[in-house]
Amino acid sequence: MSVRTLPLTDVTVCSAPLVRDPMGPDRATDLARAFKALGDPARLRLLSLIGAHHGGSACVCDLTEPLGLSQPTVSHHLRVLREAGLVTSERRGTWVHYTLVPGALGALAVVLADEAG
Amino acid sequence: MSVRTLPLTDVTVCSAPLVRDPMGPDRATDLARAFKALGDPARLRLLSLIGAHHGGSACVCDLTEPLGLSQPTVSHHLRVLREAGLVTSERRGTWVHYTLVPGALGALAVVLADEAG
DNA sequence: CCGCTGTATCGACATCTGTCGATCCAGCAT
DNA sequence: ATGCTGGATCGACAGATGTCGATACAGCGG
Repeated sequence: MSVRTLPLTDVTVCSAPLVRDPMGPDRATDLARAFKALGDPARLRLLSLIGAHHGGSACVCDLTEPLGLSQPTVSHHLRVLREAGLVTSERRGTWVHYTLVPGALGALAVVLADEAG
Repeated sequence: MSVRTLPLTDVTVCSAPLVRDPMGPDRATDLARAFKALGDPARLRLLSLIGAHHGGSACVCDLTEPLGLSQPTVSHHLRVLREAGLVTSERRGTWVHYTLVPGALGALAVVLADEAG
């Protein structure tokens, strides 16, 4: 390829070549939803608490007191985590158990590791 | 240790044993700050765009147009990313270049992978 | 020096978010 | 059925957030 076929590189213009494709808008919106769910201390502690229980599953009654938040607030955060696809809820008689969705956090970890290059 | 020294385990109470220590409040607050910065589509695209440039560094002039947002809005998002410790900014004459902080995204990836168990 | 261009900051605004008390619903025991 | 307990939903409210236009500031070129 002769140099005449290269695009004009005006030295007065600031531009650098892309070495890979940037993230598209749709994927960014999806991922942002998940990361937004992680963007609150209470929700990070909830995820950690759930995961720290045997089987990666915990009853709501074991999640409210350690956080020092009211029961409606904890319920709200659990709802956010559920709608983000990070946990699932299941009724077992009187109590409701929340469980980490297998691979959900791992998938986000892979995204970050990829973007880190 | 005799069984008499164990805490009372009332079978009518829902409780499961912890298999590891849950995340503490301070660490949760720190991590939430970082994940909150990732919880916006525009900022995810900015990170991806910066990382997609040669050397993991890009000029602001190359970041504004692809996002379809106003220049002040992009500047705001870059500020959030900088204050979260994910990028650094450096003036090169007329233009300002933003660079991914090495290891910052990777550290968050490790956190998620750990919590994923 | 004066103007031009790139970037940051300011002020304003609508929307979203975290929090709580009050209330409602579901399941179990008496 | 009645009551009790665990959990979700509702309504309200203060504060944070995303967005923009207008403006200020910093280099560079004339």
